[in-house]
Order: sequence, then structure tokens, then C-alpha cells
Amino acid sequence: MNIGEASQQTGLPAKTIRYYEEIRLIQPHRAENGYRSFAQKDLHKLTFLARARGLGFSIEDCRALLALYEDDARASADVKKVAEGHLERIDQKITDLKAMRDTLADLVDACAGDHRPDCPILEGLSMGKAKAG
Amino acid sequence: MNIGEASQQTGLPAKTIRYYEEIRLIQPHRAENGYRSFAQKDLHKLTFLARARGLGFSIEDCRALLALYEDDARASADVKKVAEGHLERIDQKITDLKAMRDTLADLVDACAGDHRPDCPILEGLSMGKAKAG
DNA sequence: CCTTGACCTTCCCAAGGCTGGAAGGTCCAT
DNA sequence: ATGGACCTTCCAGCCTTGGGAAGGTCAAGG
Repeated sequence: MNIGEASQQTGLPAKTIRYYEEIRLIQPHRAENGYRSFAQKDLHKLTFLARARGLGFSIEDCRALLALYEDDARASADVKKVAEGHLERIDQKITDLKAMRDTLADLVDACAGDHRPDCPILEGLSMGKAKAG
Repeated sequence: MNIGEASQQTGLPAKTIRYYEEIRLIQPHRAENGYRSFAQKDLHKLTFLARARGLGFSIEDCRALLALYEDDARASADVKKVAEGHLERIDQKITDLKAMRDTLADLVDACAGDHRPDCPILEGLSMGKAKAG
């Protein structure tokens, strides 16, 4: 199957699929005319990649997971290690975003949002990191 | 004051300060020797930028906020609008990350993490978007 | 006066993960 | 033969820095 159909089946843009080939995440065959030819195995890998990327795994994480995915003698502990590392990073990001959110929400709440220039948001942004108490 | 001291006072790397000048967020004077010369006004703006970026505002949001910050005739409503927009984007990001997190956490929980190859994480990644029920 | 070393300058490259576009080859239907 | 939908490669850009090279400037010490 050509790249267009592979793209439709996996939901990945053709550009992205070509990029994944370029960085050697996949190695589809070539037809005589030079077109990429995708087998079921390639589709599985692309689907896997689409899903892993959708869960926020980095390309390098995906590379590692894909290698494990294809290794029948893998230990599930190795997979779990990668996933747990990513989970921690996600949790950290959520924590950071929540802190941002809370600070920002306080500032927004304190702002009258009217025609006057006085604005606790600008004050908060200019004055340092004091937070509501 | 030179860029080194401005960097120390604001906590922003010199590289970042130069970049902010390049994209016209700040316009420090130049001394005769070509060195950037930072006045208090510049420091205030850099501090403002550091804090706004720390709260996750985009560069373009920062540009808008900085303009309002310098406009004595601003309406706080305009500031609030920018901040509320950003708040919504943060909330959306948190929601997305939480969804990722929950899906991933389910997979991690289901994985024995031992020497055997059977792995619900890899299965989940290869099979589509079904989530725990 | 010369050197050292800490500054400062500009410029270019890299990252991540694609995305867009240009120029051109291939295939199929009319 | 022509059109249009596909495919190819290559080049460049996004955004916000960070790294580093090559070189100018300045103050202190010998």
C-alpha cells in the first residue's frame, strides 16, 4: 500500500510518516517506481507510534518502546520502566501547570476588568513572585 | 548597566535578553563601545517578562501585556482578557495531560513489570484507544 | 607596554517534531 | 495527449532558547 492509504489507515499525515522513516522508526519497502510500500507490519508500527505519541511519549521513548514491542524476549519490566519515567514527567508537568494556573487565577480574580488602568495582574507580573495569602 | 548585570538582576540568561531585544520586546540603548546599556525601565520590563513567561504566557501575549503595562491609559479589562485567555489554555492543557496521565497510569498499573514479555502497556499502545472500564 | 581574563559583540548551528512548499516523476482515466 | 491525483526529494521554517566560535573592549597586574 502507498503512503496515502497508510496515512488514512493510521491517521498520521504522510509528511509525518516520511519523517518517521527518515529517523528510522520504520523501514517500508520501495516499489519499483520508488514509491514506499507499506506492509501490515509497518501499519502496526505506525499505529503504535501514533498512539504512543498521542500519550506524549518522546520520539526516543517511542524508539525504545518500538524495539521492545518487536522483541519477543522482552521483559515487561523494561517497558514499565519507560512508561513510569514518562508518567513522572507528565505528573511534574501537571503540577507545574497547576501552580501556574492557581497563581494566574488569583491575579485574574483580583482584577476588576473595567475601564480603569489599575490592574493587579500587571502589578503581580511586575513585582515578583509573591502569591496570594 | 551591561547585559551581565541585567541578567543577574532579572534572572534571565543573557542569551534570552539578546533574543528579547531581537524580537523587539525591549530596546536597550547602546554605549559607545557597542555594549547594550540597560536602564531601570529595561530592568522592569525584563522582570515583567521573566515573570509572565514563568506563568506560561506566550511571547505574543507578553508583547501585548507589556504594551498594556506601559500604557497609562489602559483598561484593566484588556489585561484581564489576555490573562483569561491564557488561563483557559492552561486549563485545557491540564485537562489533556490528565487524560494522558490516567490512560498511561492504567496501563502501568496493569503491567506486572517482571521478566516475562506479556505487557499490557505494549498491548494498549498497539491496539487503539480503548480505555479501562 | 603587554598579558591575562572577564566581559561584551555578532553569527551560525542544534534541538523537537513536524509542516509547508517547490520541482518534478508516475499512474490512471479520459 | 492531457489532466489531475498521486508519489518522490530537497529545502526551509516554526519557537525559544542554548552552545560555541571568532573577535572587540576593558580593567588589573607585572
